[in-house]
Amino acid sequence: MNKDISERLKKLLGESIQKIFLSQSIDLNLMPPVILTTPRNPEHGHMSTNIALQLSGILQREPKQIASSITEEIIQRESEIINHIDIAGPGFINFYLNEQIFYHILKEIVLQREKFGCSDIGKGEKVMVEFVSVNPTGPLHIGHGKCAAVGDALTKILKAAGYQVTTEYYINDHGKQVNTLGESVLARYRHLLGEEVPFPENGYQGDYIFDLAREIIKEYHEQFKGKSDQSTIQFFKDYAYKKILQDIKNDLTNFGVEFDSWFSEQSLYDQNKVQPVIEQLKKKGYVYNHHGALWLKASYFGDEKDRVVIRENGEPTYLASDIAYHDDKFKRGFKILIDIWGADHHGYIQRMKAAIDAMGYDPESFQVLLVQFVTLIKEGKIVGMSTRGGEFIPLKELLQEVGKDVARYFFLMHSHDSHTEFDLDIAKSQSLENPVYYIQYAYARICSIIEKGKKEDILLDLNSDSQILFGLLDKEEELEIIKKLSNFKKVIERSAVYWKPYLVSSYLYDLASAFHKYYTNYQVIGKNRELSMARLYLISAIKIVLENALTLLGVCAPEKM
RNA sequence: GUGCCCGUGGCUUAAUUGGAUAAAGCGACGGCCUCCGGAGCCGUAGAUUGGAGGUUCAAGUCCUCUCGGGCACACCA
Repeated sequence: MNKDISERLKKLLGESIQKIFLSQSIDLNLMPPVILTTPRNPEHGHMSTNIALQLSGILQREPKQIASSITEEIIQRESEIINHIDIAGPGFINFYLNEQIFYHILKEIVLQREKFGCSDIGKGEKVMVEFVSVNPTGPLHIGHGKCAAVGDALTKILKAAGYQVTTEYYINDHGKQVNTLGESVLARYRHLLGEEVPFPENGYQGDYIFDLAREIIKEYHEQFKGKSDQSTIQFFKDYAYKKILQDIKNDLTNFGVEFDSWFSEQSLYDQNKVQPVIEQLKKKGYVYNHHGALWLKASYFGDEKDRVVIRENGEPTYLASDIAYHDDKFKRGFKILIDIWGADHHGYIQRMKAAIDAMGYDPESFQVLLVQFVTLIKEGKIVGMSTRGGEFIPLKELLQEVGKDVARYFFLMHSHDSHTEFDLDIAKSQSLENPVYYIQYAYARICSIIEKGKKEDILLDLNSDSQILFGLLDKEEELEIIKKLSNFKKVIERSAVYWKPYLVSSYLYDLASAFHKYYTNYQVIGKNRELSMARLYLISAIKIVLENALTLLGVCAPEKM
């Protein structure tokens, strides 16, 4: 519902309740916050509050009795926006608003266009969303695709809600994993040149390792034959991870995901940012020496056990880099850090929170969004996807099969917290089973109706609503649609506050559905010119909201399909 | 074994963060094209929300226990 109106109602309710409190001389601090909801059942009014139920314990009175006291008070103060008030069920107060309010909202949507739905609840707070951050040791698979879609949509939603958001990809270009990558490629290089050398333990098995080796042969020929020294490995490592990273970047671009910055783990060492942070923690007494290694007192901050930050051999662990990295994020001025991780990393959260706590930052300002796994269903069967075993579906392949829009929507249509079952056959079908088409079809239909209007010389000037007779939009379905449209801002806010991008997806589906129903029951362009104009105005507003919502998800709004 | 996440019609999921009669899609069955795009619309059947207690005006949602499933438990990243 429109924010001004719900604020106005909340204020009214607050004042009325205050008066009751004073008359019974009850401490005003006991007053709970007023919560207004937009009921899904139309019989429960346009807006509703449960405040009387909440107050019954405090005031020691029957909820219904309290509700009627509040209602009486409100009726005396406000008659402009409220049509009438009902007290229903155990003591809910249901408001029915004046229809003019809805027409006003409709105008607002059309006036604000692409800005409609935006709010300022984020108050410009600096947020960093770090996501994907896949090791540059292999290509992106569909699981990463889900993280990418969730992170990207969440970022857009947070921005719409008034946060100042920066996205970042953390590149693990330091440490054992990329070394193993270098060794794996080198081994394949030498195999291809006919040498018999052992393949590294836990080496990377995929075909792309051979591809990289072939590339190097093509470019450098037999230059590294017989070599296995540090600088050769270093060369293979750099060559391989840079190529793979480029490949990852390309995949993300094709998926519609762009990062504001790419942060190298190695740069933390090059700029000597790791040691000082560890030193600092040591001074605070949160890092101690044990058996030659340095340990973080993670258990003191709620983790299961203490964790090594500097190994016995003097090498920092991944955690050490990560501590320095997150310290750096805070030092760059970010107030909220959101990391999006695959669910398999959940055991790492407590340890990271402990580190942040130890550094003196509020552990609550660091939040991890866990994205559950994706299982791909092909011809009714589950296709496995473990990175370790080398059996995974590359994101690239999925994009070729179903396209960006379908892939993104499928990743975003359910809670990121629940497993995604990605049914390839449904995703590929351009049919009613596919929710993406259902939504896009609604948009295309609207465009087509507007085109028809133009042909029949019924042209709508969206910059001026003076010739629109809003009163003609009096059908129940029409008011229902306007109500839904007006909810959009709330949906974005909730989606931003609870970090649930899928709320936007289900909203979209619901709105598309309302339009399809309306379309079947009513003719937009008809004999009556005024009515046609008014309805065109309505569907133009739907078009705007559909487009705004699709944009948040990174899904296209096609005018023709 | 310990910790985290998840159990909702046959299947995939919702449920305004504790609210009113648990809502959609798929699948099944039955209807709707002289008409703006049928990639659509309408209807019927299908649920004791894994189970047992508890908290309160109110529990799918919170607490305890229990049973199933997933994941994690490195001086890997």
